[in-house]
Amino acid sequence: MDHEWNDSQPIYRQLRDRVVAMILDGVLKEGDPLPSVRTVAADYRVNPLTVLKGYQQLVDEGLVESRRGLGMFVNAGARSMLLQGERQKFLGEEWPRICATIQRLGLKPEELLEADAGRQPSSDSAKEEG
Amino acid sequence: MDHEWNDSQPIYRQLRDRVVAMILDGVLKEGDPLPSVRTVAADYRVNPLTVLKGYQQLVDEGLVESRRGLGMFVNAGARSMLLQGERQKFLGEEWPRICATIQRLGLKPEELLEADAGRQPSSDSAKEEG
DNA sequence: CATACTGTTATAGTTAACTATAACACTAGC
DNA sequence: GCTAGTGTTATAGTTAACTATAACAGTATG
Repeated sequence: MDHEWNDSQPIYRQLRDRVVAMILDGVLKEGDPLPSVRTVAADYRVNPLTVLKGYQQLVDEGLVESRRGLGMFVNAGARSMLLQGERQKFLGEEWPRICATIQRLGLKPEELLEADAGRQPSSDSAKEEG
Repeated sequence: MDHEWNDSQPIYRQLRDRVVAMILDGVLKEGDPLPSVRTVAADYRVNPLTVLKGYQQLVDEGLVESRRGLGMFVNAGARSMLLQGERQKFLGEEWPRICATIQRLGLKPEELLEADAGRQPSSDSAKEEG
């Protein structure tokens, strides 16, 4: 696994975001178990409590259910909840700031497209949401 | 002044970013004095040490010069330094993550443009905001 | 000198994030 | 019951961010 932490955000939130990304990408489907707290802690060389804190956030958001002795599982409807909530958050809070930055830096569409090129080879429609 | 802090980033870094934005926007020109540490601390209801920390970051970056007893001043060449450095940082670190998020959320160009509309009357008609 | 601005340092306390270590609680399989 | 997986809680310590309060240091004005 690739684990580099962004110092502009606490680890437990980055962990939360990674799981969210996995759910949105379909890597984790509804009903699937999340990688266990201890496993993640070991793989990422992070304290189990830090992982738990990230996971608890997901529980609080109603995206994940915890079953003692079994594991943490993606709830039904988690993906559509995320598509709705994260979209709103992104468009309402992040995107405006991003646009302001782009304009401030005088970045042109070509530069942005070029920087993005190579990140994703194809533009297939793997996920069609309703 | 409008001062609301983003909890996803320490205040001193947000202060640093605001000054950077002011320099890029031309609100602060080279040679201009920054609003004084104490003034900002009072206006934003923040500890003077927090403001100083943000300002010191700018000094460390060579964007600003501190003159004891006089104030902090925007260095010559600060703006072009910023245009170069911030562009690189944005395109290299932030933009890829942003593109990944946009794709994950399945956001379409129209939605992004619409969300951005009204933020800045770039070159079009005048806005009728009171 | 005194006054009134500037930046800067010192001291000390709170909170959040992260860590190490250990134990407790539950489930499944043998 | 034992073992080996799960999640969870307890205890305690470090560091970074922020705070309050005060003092020190320099510049300009009168």
